[in-house]
Amino acid sequence: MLAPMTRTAHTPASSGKQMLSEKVYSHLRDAIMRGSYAPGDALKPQDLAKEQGVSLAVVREALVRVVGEGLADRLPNRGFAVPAFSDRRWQEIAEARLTVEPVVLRMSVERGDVDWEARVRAAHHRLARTPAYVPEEGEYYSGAWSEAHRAFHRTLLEGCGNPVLLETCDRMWTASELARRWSAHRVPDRDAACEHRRLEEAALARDADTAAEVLARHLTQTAAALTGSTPHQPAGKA
Amino acid sequence: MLAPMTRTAHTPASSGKQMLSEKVYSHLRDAIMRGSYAPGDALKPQDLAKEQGVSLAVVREALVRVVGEGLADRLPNRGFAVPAFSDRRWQEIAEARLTVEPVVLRMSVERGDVDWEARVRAAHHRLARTPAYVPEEGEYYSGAWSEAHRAFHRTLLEGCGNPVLLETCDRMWTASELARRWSAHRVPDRDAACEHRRLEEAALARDADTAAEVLARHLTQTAAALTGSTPHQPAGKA
DNA sequence: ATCCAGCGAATAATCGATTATTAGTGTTAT
DNA sequence: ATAACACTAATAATCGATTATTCGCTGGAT
Repeated sequence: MLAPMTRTAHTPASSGKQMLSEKVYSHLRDAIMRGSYAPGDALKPQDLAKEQGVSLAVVREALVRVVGEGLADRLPNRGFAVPAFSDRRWQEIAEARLTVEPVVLRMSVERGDVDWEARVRAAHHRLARTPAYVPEEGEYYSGAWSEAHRAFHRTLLEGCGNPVLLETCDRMWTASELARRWSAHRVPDRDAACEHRRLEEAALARDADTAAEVLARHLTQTAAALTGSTPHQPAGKA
Repeated sequence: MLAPMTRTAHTPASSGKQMLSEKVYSHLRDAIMRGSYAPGDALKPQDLAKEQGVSLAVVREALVRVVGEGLADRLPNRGFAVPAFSDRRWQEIAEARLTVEPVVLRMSVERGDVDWEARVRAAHHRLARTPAYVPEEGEYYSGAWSEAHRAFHRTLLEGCGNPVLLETCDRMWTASELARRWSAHRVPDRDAACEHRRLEEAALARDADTAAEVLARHLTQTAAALTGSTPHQPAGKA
């Protein structure tokens, strides 16, 4: 599957045909996930409308959708804003993932078919061959690596065959990524590549217990790395 | 000296303070959950706007939120509609709950404090004392019982102390209730009250394993009762 | 009789403008 | 000098109307 990030809406079929609110929505979502706004920043409908060349209603609809996904906060009569995740919030998200994902992975390993195996191999290959950092793309993970990383973890879980569970995991992943983006700019080096390789091996060997345990450790270490390394500003506010 | 009245003397917080979209949203949500619309029914913005006495934009915003919660489908350029859950969809939801809720319940039982224990007792008491059916409220569970039922299960899980997990469970519960409403009008009598009592007992006895297992059976039986019994369309009824 | 093109009503999507609420600023009374 | 009040500017929320798309229908050709 191709990444929806690099979307070139240029063909006549997609440019004039798609609903405006959809385009504005995905643009807004990408911008927030990309870190274009600082946490707490106000998302002003008027500015966005002018930027995108659309009316307020369209922007408003997109904003409501974004709020529904937890990628923005809505303050009644005070507009929309990028959420400012507290340290506590981040821990809750990490714990939720740690609670759910290993269980789903276990299901996935037990149920995945040959096509799933093939997709896992492909996703891991792509992840392993994608450089995590590129100098010109800022100090954070490269966009390509982030997408490959997401795709790998997503693919691992897809064997479970349950869209409801997958959507739940997607939602948590999104929240996790957003929180991570603003928790620390660089994760202290750990051998993530090795962990991913071990995940792939356990999954393809149909060793559900090992896979679940490796994933749990993977998530635990990610959480520890972020909560351990204090961000730039230890927030003292609620 | 406290006379901050300028010229718009509005009554204290009761009259027109809440956002319209919020009111329309909750009304719409309740109507769908209550079963006021049949699955597949179109949700026409114009009709709703006239009914509620508001403009299209407000209705539209509410509809987008409802779609975000999975309580309505959006068909591009074809408007909004009440989702028609397939049997498969219902099974997926049931399985997702079965996968996640027992794990969360285990956490809850292990972590819940005394306040949580008290709330569990209270919620169970209310559930046990609320009649499941009332003649004048149609053929389905009474509104009061549905709410008490939801509150009991919710309270059981609340001990986990993780809002992210709780929101995940809420979402699944909502989807489950909606699907159930249209899967069968009456669940063949089983001793749900007994199951609830056993859940309460295990939870308060801090027996996490038993509680999780009882919940798993509870969910399995609910699922079985619905998929086993005839769906809402008795096509070959002669 | 059946199938496809073209017309027309219904309605989804969008827009531009209006009203209501909030936050900031300056003023005045203590 | 400070604190409360009044005023103003910004913008959130809502509305009424306009444009674009889909669906159903009629009519003609095969």
